[in-house]
Amino acid sequence: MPHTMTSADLRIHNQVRLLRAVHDAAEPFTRAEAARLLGIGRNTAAALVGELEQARLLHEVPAESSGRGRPTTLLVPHPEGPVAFAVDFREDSWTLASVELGGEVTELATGEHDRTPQVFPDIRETVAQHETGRLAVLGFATSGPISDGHRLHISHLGWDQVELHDLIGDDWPTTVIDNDARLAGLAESRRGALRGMGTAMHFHIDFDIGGTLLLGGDAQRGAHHIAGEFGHMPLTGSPLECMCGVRGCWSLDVGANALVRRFGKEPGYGTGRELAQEVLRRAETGEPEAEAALDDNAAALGRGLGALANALDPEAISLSGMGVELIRLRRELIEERCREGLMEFRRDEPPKIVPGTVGERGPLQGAAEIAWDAILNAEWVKGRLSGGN
Amino acid sequence: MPHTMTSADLRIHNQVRLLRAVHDAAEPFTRAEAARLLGIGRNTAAALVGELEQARLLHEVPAESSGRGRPTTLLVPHPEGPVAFAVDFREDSWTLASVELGGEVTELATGEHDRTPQVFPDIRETVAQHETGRLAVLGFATSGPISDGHRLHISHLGWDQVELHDLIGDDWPTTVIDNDARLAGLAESRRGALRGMGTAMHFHIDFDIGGTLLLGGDAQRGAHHIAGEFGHMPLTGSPLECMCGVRGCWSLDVGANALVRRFGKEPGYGTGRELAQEVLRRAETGEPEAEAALDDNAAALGRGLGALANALDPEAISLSGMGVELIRLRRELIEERCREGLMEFRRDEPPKIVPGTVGERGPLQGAAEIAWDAILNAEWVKGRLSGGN
DNA sequence: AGTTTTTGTTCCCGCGAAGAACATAACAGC
DNA sequence: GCTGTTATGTTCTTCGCGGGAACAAAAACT
Repeated sequence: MPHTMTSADLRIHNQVRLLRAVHDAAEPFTRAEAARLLGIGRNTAAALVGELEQARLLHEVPAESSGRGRPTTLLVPHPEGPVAFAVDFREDSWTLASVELGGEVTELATGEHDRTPQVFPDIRETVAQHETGRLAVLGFATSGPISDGHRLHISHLGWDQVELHDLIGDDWPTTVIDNDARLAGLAESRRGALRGMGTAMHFHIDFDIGGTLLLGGDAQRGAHHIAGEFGHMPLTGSPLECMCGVRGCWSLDVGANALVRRFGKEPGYGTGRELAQEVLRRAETGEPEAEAALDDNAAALGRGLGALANALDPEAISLSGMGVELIRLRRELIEERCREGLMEFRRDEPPKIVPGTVGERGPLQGAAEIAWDAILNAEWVKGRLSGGN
Repeated sequence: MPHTMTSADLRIHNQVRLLRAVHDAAEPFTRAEAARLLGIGRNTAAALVGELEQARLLHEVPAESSGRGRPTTLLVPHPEGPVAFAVDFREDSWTLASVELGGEVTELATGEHDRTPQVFPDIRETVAQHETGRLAVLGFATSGPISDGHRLHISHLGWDQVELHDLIGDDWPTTVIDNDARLAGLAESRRGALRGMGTAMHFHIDFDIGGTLLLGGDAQRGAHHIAGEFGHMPLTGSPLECMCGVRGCWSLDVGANALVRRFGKEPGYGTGRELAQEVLRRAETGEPEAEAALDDNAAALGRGLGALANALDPEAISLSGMGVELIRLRRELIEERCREGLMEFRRDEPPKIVPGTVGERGPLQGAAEIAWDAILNAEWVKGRLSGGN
C-alpha cells in the first residue's frame, strides 16, 4: 500500500508538494501562484509557508510587482536551510558541489585521484571542510553499474563488486549513489532538454554508451538498479567481442571506442579520448578516413536509436558526451539512420534527437536531484518541522 | 501538479485506496485486515466500508472465523455493483466478458468476424444484450499498435490509421483500448507470473513478438502509446527485410514467422499458424529439420531476451503464445543463450524466464484491468457515492 | 483622489480520522 | 459449562486541517 493518509498528514503532504514545486520549478514563483498551483486557498498557503519558513526550508523575499495588486513575495530556498552535496566521481578526478533547493549548483572543490579507493577519505575530508551545518544529504555519481544501489563495478578502475559501505565507511552523511549516465539523463529530464516529457531517453556517449529511460521525470532503474546498459545490446550487428563479455554490442560501433579502434589503437581511457577528439577534428577538416569513421559512428548511433524508439517510444532522445559532437557534425545522418530503423507507421513522428542542455554538469546535477529526492518526502519534512531546526 | 488534497477529499482518497486494495488482492480480506492494510482505525474502516456498501461498490459477507476473536466480514464486490466489460478482439474472432471488481471474469459471448470494421456494430449489439445496468466501462484489446490510444494499425487486417471513434461511434459505453500483447503483460503483472515485481517484462510470441515493460504493476506505454515493439529491434542480426519496413527485426528469427519461413511457406495468419504448430509437434517427435528450426527459434529468443535484460534489468520475463511452448520444449537453450547475452557481471542474477500463468485470457484480463483503472479513481468514486444509485 | 485589481489576514465552520472506552462474539482451558 | 482471553465492532469526543467569507492592504489605472 502507498502512503497512509490522515488529516494530520495532510499538512505535511501539502508542504512536501510545495517544496517539490519550488524545487522543480524553472523560475521562482510567488506565494499566490503557489496557492493556485497546489489548488489551495491563500490562507492555507500562508500557513504552509509560515511553518516552512520557521523550519528554514523556505524563505520569502519581496517580489517585484508585475501589474496591479498587492505586492507579494517570492518563494526561494532559505539562506540557512539545508543543502545537498553532490559528488561527480570520474575516472581520475572528482568534483564536490553544494546544491540548494531549486537546483542551484555551487562548486566547492575538485580533486584528482589515483584510481584506488584511497580517494574516499580525501573526499570525506573535503566534505567535512565545507560542511557548515546545512548539509542534509549527499548524492554521488560514478561510472559503471551499481547493483542494488550499493555494489559498484567500475571496470576501467578495476573495481569489481566493491561495496559502497566499504568505501565510505560509517561517518559519511546520508549518501545516495547512482550511475553517471543515468544521473545525466535525470538532470536533462528535470532541468534540461527533456523537461516535462512523460517518456524520453538519454544517452551518454564516451568510450561506452550508457543511458536511461526517463518516465515522468524519473529514471528507470530496473530490478537490481542496473538498468540502462543500452550500449550492450547487439543493435548494429558488430561481429566483435565486447569487454563486457558479450558479442556484438552497440557500443562497439558507437563512441570513442569505435573511432579509436578504426585507427588501430587500443581503447584506453587517457590517450584514447584524446585520439578520438583528434579524429573528430580531422573529420571536420575533411580528412577522408576520419570522415568515414565519423560517418560510421553516426550511422550506427542512428540505427540503434531507431531500434530503441520502436521498443520504448520516447518523445525525445538527448545525448551527452561525444553525442553532442556527433549531433553537431552529423545530425542528418543520425536522423536518417534513425528513421530507417523506425517502423514505417511511426516515421511521421520520429523521436526528437537533441543535445543535452545541462552539459558536463549532468552527473553532478543528477546526483543533486537524487539527493534532494531522498529528503523531499513526508517523513523528513515532518522531522524537520517538529524536530526543531 | 498531482492530486490536490483537501480534508474533504480524504474520505474519497481512502475509499479509492480501499477499492484498489480489494481489486488488486489475490484473496479477499476482512474489514479488520483492511484497516491494518491501509493503516487506519477500525472505526474509520467501518465508516468507509459503510458508504461503499451504500454505493453498491463493496459488499460484506460473514467471514469464516479463523481462531479467536469476534467474527468479522469479508470485503467482496457488491453483487449489484458496477462491472467492467472486456473485449478481446482477435484476427477473426472476438470474446466479450464481464469482469467484477477483484478481476473475476465471466465470459458472456464470442463471435467471428470478416476482418472489416462492420464487426463493431455486432459487438455493440452483443454488449447491449448483456447490459444489465451494471456496466460501467469497457476495455478493448486488439492486436497492433494503437497510436495515442485511439488510432489503430492492424496490419494483418489491412487496417491502417483507423480512428477508434470511427469504429465504435458515439453510442458505446466509456471505452478504453490497448494492444493485446501489452494487456497480456499487464495481466501477468497484476494477476499472474509477474505479480508484485517492480520491474518485469512480458512478450507474446505469435507470428510477431509484441511485449511490454512492466513497472510497479503498470505497463509502460511511451510518448505516443506505441511502445512495446521489441520485436522490431535488430537483436539477432537477421539480414531479411521485415513487413514493418525495417531490416533485421528480432521477430524474423523468433516465433511462427521464422518457423514457417524455414519450411518455404509464406507467413499467413490462418494456415501459417497451423503449420507452425505442426513444426513444433514434429520437433517433439524428433524430426531433425523441425528440431533445428525450433532450436534456432529458441536460441534467437534467448539471445534477444539477454540483450533486453542488459538494457532494462527485469526481475523476470514472462512469455505467452508460442513462448509457452518454447519454454516447455527448449528452456535450457533459451536460458543459455540469454545468459550468453548478459553482461558478465550480471550473469549470477539472470532474469527468470517463465511461462505466463494467465494464459490465453491475458488480453481479456488485461483489458479488464485498464477498464477498472479508468474508473477506480477519486472522481468516479465520488460521483458514485454522491450521485445516488 | 477614487477605482480596480490582486494579495494578505482573520475568523468561523465542516469534516475526517484518531483514540479511548466499551460492547460483542468467538475460542481455550479447566 | 463456566470463565478468561482475544480480536473485532461500535460509540463518542477531540483535534487538526482546509475552505470560505469578509475585510484589510498595497499597488496600478483613470
